[in-house]
Amino acid sequence: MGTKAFNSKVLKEESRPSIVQRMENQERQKKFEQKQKEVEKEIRQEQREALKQGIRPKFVTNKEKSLRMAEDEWALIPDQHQRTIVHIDVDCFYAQVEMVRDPSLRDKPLGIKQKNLMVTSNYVARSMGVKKSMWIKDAVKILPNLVFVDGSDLTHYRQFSTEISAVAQSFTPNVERLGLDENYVDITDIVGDYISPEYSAIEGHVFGDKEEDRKVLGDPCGCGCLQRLTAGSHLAKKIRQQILETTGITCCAGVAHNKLLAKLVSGYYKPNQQTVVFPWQAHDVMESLKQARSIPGIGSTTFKILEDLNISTVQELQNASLSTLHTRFDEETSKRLKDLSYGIDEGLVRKSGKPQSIGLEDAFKKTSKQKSWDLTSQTHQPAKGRLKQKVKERKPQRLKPKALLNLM
DNA sequence: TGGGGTCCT
DNA sequence: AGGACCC
Repeated sequence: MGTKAFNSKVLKEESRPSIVQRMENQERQKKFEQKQKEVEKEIRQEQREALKQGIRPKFVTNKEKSLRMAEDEWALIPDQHQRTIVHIDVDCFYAQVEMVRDPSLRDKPLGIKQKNLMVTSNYVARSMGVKKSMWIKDAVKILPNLVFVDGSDLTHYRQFSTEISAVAQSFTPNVERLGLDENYVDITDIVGDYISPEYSAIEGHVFGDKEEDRKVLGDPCGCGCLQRLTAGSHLAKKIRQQILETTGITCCAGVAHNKLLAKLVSGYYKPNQQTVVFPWQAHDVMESLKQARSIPGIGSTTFKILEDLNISTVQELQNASLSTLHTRFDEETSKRLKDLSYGIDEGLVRKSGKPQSIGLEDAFKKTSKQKSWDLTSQTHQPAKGRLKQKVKERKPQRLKPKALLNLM
């Protein structure tokens, strides 16, 4: 891969961590570690008490530890930000595809319709007051000369979508597709190649920066996430450029140490921009959401139950006790919900089944009772249709709490 | 607002 | 198979 620099913004002198700041950080780091030891001691004490009373000691996650340290300004546990995740989100996907297929649409206000609904619109239309998705009659009212393309045939969108994922996959196989227009890319394995003085400036936005005066930085954590995420911002830029070159499609990206934050932040500056968020900003990100419903992973049914418990904002969820949640959710989910509200997400990026030539046999077996899936319509890759990818190396281990249980 | 996807039970 | 989540 090329080592040439992109048009990276250079951090202003005064933004670079000075020696004084570094020393300050070290002190904070020391303080932090001290506090951490205290908390862990406390926890061990409680575990012993529990044992004495014949109760099975409660499992204490890193997150809970970090919660107990919350009064500390940097309630962060070192070495828990090891991954680097990029979330890629295509700008108004359907509209862009149509604009690439017919460039004359570029400068016109464009809407993509499916039945009575305009499912998306391009940015020209949006700049004229048309929303993302509206009833067609309403859209026409706002903008009579809105151009419509019918988007009920998804085949082109599918093609572009797999092409986009393929670009990401050319960097690393760890790509998870989410719908047609989103991809999670776990770049942990390759981000090290981009940690160098050449890439020491952050590419694109930092969450919360105001374009001009980007605050930052210093290294409040010290686990290396600052360097990894900075490098990740360059990789994200590179992936986006590659996508643009090979497909003509622009997209946004979010860079973070977990999927949740990467996704939440990827749309923060739109379109065709990218944003990185650091672990110590997790709270700010979560506070920028009002309703807990807008946390990915909290769907309508979960949210209804939460409302029953008088929990509807992110903050309320943060402050809810595990025992309250436990009245309506099982323990795992209760923890999961609290995790989410704090921007904590250990969910792994799961390789999406790129057909990768597994399942040929299955395909032949099933052809007899095939229900008119036209295998012929696919351009390359003969029999890739929709095989239940049962095989799927079950590599990505689900998180197993027991593994963390050693608290000696 | 609906069709298609994945994951979990 | 059904539920819950996502776009």
